[in-house]
Amino acid sequence: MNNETSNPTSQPSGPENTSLIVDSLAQLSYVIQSVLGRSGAMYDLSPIQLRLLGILRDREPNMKQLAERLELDKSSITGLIDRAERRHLVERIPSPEDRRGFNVRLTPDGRRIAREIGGEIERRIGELAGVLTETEREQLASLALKVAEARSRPS
Amino acid sequence: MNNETSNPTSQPSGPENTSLIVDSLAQLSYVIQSVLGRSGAMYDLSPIQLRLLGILRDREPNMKQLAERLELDKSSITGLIDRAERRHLVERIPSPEDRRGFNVRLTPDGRRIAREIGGEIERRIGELAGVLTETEREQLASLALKVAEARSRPS
DNA sequence: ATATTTTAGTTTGTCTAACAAACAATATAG
DNA sequence: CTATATTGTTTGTTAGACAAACTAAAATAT
Repeated sequence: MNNETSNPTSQPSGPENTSLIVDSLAQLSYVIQSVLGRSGAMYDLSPIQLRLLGILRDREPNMKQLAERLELDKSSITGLIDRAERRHLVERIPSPEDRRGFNVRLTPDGRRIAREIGGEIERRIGELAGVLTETEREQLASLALKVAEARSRPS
Repeated sequence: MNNETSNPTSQPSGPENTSLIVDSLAQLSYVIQSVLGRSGAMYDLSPIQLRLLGILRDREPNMKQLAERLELDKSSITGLIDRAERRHLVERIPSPEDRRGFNVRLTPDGRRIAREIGGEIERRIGELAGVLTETEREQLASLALKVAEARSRPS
């Protein structure tokens, strides 16, 4: 959830330290989202548009695959890509192997903007991570990745 | 941004290992947001409504303070609270010291739901964090918190 | 004290984001 | 070859977000 100063029922310790990790991860994720949001806003990109560009940096998925990855309804993807296409960030490429479908790819413009925003995000997150030592940063990166890759089952 | 298999320009190492930490934090934050989103959806709460409940668990801010904390325009808060109030999750309490303002507080219903969702989130994040050892979990919690608290300057 | 300015919140209008249900076109299975 | 499933769009609805204009109250200045 959100709290700054959470852990309202702070027990001594015990094995149910679960809410510490929960709160800190939730907190962290809001902070990161805020950084991403502000970076995107510099280029007038909504969080979901920004995320789209991030995904397309090294993929050319079709609409269905985008829907799965973004956990959105396919009908939401239509609008998302429509708006991105209108802004010349992405394009629909007719799929060579399925005449119903399209692959979505970054335009050169889209790729440039993705690169620029990427730099901005690195700068800002780098700044945040500046409160850690190099060793801590490596630890955090490794642990974060481990958790991030632990999903799969949409539970 | 988003990638699973990012780091497209993976240099040997050098001091600009910055994109590793960036990518892993971004990844992690999307995973956490997804967990929060699915937990909220169980109670038909949007991400922002969920976050609102989280904030109100131990605060009674006025509209302005909510706008600041959520980084939203004050006019967005009006609608957010209207909808939450319609669902009997929160209530506007006329501020005793400023007749223009309100404090927003959870209703008993809202508090109950916040508690239930909190449990759900703990269960799910606990599951994710299950891939870590206890020591790693503690490390991650501590590092995450340290970074989360490093903000303040909206940059 | 009262006039001016600032602040808190709402309203209105506009756009994006999301979903669900119905649909069209194409693919796949029987 | 027909029936069924899949891919994506359309239509209609709601939530979420912003900006500008506005109201009421509070704070400040004169």
